[in-house]
Amino acid sequence: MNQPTPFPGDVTTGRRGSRAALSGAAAKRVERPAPLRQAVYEALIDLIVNRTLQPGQHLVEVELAEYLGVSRQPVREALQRLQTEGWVDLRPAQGAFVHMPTEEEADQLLSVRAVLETHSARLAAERAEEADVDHLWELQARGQAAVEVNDIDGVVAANAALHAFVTKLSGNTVLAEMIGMVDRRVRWYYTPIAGRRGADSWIEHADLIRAISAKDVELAGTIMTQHTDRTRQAYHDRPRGDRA
Amino acid sequence: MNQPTPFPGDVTTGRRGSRAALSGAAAKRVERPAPLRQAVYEALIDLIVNRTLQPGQHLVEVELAEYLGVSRQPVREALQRLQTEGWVDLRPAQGAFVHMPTEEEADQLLSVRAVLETHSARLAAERAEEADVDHLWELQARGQAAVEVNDIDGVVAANAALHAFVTKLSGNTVLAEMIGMVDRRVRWYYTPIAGRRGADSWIEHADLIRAISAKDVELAGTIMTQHTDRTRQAYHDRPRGDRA
DNA sequence: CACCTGAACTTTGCATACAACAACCTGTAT
DNA sequence: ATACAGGTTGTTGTATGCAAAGTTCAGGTG
Repeated sequence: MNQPTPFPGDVTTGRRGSRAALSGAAAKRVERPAPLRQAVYEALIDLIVNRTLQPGQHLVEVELAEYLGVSRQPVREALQRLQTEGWVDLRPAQGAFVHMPTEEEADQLLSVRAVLETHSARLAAERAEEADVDHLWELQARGQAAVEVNDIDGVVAANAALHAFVTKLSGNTVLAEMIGMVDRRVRWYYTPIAGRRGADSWIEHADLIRAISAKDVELAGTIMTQHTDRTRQAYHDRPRGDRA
Repeated sequence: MNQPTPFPGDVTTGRRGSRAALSGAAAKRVERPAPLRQAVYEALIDLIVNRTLQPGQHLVEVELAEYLGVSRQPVREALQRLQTEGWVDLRPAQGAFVHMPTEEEADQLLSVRAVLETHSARLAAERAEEADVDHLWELQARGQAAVEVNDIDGVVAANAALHAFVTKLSGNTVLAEMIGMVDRRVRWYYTPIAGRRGADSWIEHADLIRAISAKDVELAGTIMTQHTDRTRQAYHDRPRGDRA
């Protein structure tokens, strides 16, 4: 693999390069049909999260390909992405293995998530408008209702929606993306206890919304820190059988 | 793409699967030769960082492949990874474009980095041993020396080394990985002003090390926050010509 | 002259093919 | 019986081929 030569297509490579470069973000955002690899990527995450593919399991490309009805190619490309997001480990010349979450790693993830969510709560408190607060209360009510009828899935969904909305309110898309990724992994690690600490959680949410509504940045941050730390505690205190 | 069928290779797929799954992390870590795609991946980051491939430029797979002396395949796989790490944008049916950093995004990245680094500083203060502190002082001295002889590259390198070591001290590898990724992107975004605010920066570093040495978690966090915020300011205050 | 239309060309996305490598298994020697 | 060697099988890594989608440009039309 050489290196010195000054890449041929330098500044204005071909016709697309120049045009696309200049138009930049303003380029027409036509909805294109998602490539197959995208579907494969999503399907694999699903298979991993719902434990069809178990931690440590060796993923043989042709098997996945046949199972999903595609060729190895899109599978390989999806696996690349899955690796950088921490779902699988790619061992050279050996292939992909579903990532094995350790106690330690799960805790580190929760720790990072706590910090990121706290930051997002502070930013949200700075920027939230009245309409946003209204929407937050709406989500809160939905979660509360789900708790009362013991609808676990509903609780989890509402919880995710609320956190996602706070994240969105932060206005920091980079932060939002990171939280999204960390969140999915965290949820995978301790799926079993999701929704366990239902009621308390929603009282804390109400406090958080009040803080955001009052634009009290410090308070919002503090509440979120406590909130996420408690989830972390719930993870540590969970019964042995629930552990990954 | 079907979905219902219970993935065939279920628990113990093939011979490798079972063994590797059970042995887990204890598996022999033989050094395998890195695949080509790895080299391609690194080469591309390099080409992007050093501006051979300019932001917004359309990356044609065959051109990259020929340039690097490989086929399209490894290039495509490398591009997948580069996308999830934010170096390129993959538009369906149109290909890869070098990511175009906006003012806003750069700021958001700096904001996230500040939070992550602060967290890492706090953790480092909790865990640092004497030997670690010694090493920190050594790195500090190296940076200080580089500042005095106006060795920009030396300053940048020492700076990176110091931050990396603090990150390592935090003991949170998930956090470390994230910081690493964010850091590389940040550095790319504002390469031009790297090393600009040399001297001040190193005074702040000394304060940080003292706080870590004293195991003063709060102080270490505060100093790191201020430190990173100042870099952020430097970014905003930089002369117009330096902007991306 | 601006705008639309369609054909030529380019590039991606996916599938297939093949070589290199790793794990496994069998048979033999000790 | 155990340890080792060599063949065998299975899987990955890379290259190539082909169809579909996208872009450009020429020429016609209002």
